[in-house]
Amino acid sequence: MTQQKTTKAKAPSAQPVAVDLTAVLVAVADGRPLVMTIEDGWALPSGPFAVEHRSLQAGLRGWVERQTGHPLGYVEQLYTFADSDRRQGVEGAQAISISYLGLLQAQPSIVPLTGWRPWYDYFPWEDHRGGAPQLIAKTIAPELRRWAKSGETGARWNRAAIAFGLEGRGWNEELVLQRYELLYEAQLIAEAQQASRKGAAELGRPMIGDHRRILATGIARVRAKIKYNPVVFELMAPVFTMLQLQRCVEAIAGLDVHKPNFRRLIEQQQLVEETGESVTDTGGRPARAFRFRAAVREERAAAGTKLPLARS
Amino acid sequence: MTQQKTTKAKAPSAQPVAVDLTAVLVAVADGRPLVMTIEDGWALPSGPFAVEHRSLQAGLRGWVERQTGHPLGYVEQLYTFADSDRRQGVEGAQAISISYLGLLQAQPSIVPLTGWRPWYDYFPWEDHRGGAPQLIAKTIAPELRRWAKSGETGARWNRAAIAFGLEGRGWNEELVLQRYELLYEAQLIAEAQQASRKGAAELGRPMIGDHRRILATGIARVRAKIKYNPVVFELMAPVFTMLQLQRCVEAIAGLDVHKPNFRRLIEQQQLVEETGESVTDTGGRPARAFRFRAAVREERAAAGTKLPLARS
DNA sequence: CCTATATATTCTCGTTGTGAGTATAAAGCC
DNA sequence: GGCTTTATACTCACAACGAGAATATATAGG
Repeated sequence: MTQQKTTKAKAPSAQPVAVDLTAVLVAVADGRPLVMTIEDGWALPSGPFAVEHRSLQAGLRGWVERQTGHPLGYVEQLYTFADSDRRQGVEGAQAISISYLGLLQAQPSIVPLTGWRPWYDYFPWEDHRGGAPQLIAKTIAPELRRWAKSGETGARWNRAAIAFGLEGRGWNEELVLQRYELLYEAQLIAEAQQASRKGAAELGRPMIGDHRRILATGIARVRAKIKYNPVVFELMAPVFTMLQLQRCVEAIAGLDVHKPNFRRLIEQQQLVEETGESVTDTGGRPARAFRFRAAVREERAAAGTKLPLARS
Repeated sequence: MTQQKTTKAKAPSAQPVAVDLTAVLVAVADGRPLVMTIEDGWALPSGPFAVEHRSLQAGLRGWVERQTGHPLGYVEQLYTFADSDRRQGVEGAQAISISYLGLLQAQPSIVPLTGWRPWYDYFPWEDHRGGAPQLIAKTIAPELRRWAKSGETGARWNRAAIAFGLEGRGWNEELVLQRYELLYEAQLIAEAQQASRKGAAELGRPMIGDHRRILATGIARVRAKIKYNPVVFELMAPVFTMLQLQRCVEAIAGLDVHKPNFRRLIEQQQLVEETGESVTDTGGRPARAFRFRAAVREERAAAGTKLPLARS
């Protein structure tokens, strides 16, 4: 013990640090995945962690409700990072951000400059419903190849090919963050400094600081989690049809799903039960209405759920 | 923008917070999973995040090398939490811990009171190699049942049964944290206040503050990660036999694995290549020596690896 | 040398999971 | 009624996987 204390005494001592809480709030409406933004789409809801907050989550909930007027439901922690770029030069004041993911049902926002935005506005290359977006073949791949050539080994191109599913490799929808960081590194993205270069404008709407990176982390997490944990239901209205559920999953994953197989998997796992009613919506045979089986939540929270989004 | 700033002005303002970095360092030796401890097994390596640290990871590496003398290899972030219990009463000084997981090859420690300890000393109920430990049926299950009865609904017992695989449910080796928190809630664990109650002594070695909770988080993470990411190799010597690799996986997972199937999966995925040599170890037919295929690391880091530890 | 024993490695088999396509049902619309 | 549209059910082939049996190659001991 004494040994340890002496060792510690020589070392850097405790110094206060500014801590920010940042929220990635996700909802889905009309088959479009949405993220809550403030400042007219330029930032995620966030604010400093303060003494009167009883916990990190409590602080986050406070900020979100204050800034957006929306109460939070399901919340989980995402990642913590030191803002290396953002607050540089603020004179010895280290700053870290603790980010959280929240899943909600979309409700129109009242606060001005605050509201839901389609997340594919920020990541246009991430939506592969109906096939890979042209943007990848037309802009991203050539630009990345140029960038790769300016490096020494073939490592850069290899990374790019894996991340974007180039050269016959399959698309892995979970690599959202890797793709963003690759584009950042290649300076193809507005947030990277010299980004007045060609192409930056096409590559998605920018955000302040590292908020777009945080959003990428959030998208990656939802996409991963949705496969083994019944969190999709946090995004759904209490009653829904199979197709609505499927569209929601497809929106999140950015991938198309085989309809009969989707149904089979959901029913096999007994995630839902029929309400007995049916919905006459868009023409065609009426769909049965389902609700989530509440009993499943606690069991599956641990045990896991499967959705047909496996690697190819 | 202006809108937001006014809103923020009314709200809690930025206040400095003490930030701690804590490391869960894992190694495996002789089929025993180990964790690096300081203070004679009572604490994990940790120290405050300070201004001179260029990044969170850099700060962590500094602390670990200072306290243990071991250089760090693979590191990933675990979780960030506010120390609700630990520093209570330090007069308005909020404190948060950012925890990291590191994987190493075990090397004897020189620093006194510092060294590797079997992690099952801290979590004796987690080792299911050779069947579920008696401890669960003899002590944990009855105590939890008593605790459950003192609650109103059946929810408590249901949670306990899921977490510990009671009543014919299968054991899920990833629920390390849920199990620890359940035992904590039921006050069966030394760290919980009134824990001079019967049974606490059997339920693993305690640690200071919430270090055992952090360790539980780390174990859960390695157990999950090992299944889809080739991180096992961080724990292995450069050359190894199939059985050594299998024992390592079994040690981490706390489960037995079917030998032929383990081999099949590893070879199918081309994770390893033969060195050409063979090892004459413990009697019996000599085993071929393998090494990890380096090319796999970057590919699989993204794509994923499989180990035969699927749910039953 | 031969046998027992121990571990390594390969094979086989039955079950389940899953991708993909096809067939049938029930509504509205003309 | 026939056509279109969506919902729901069924089929089939193949890959993945758990479990056990069979075979190979070493050491130890009589």
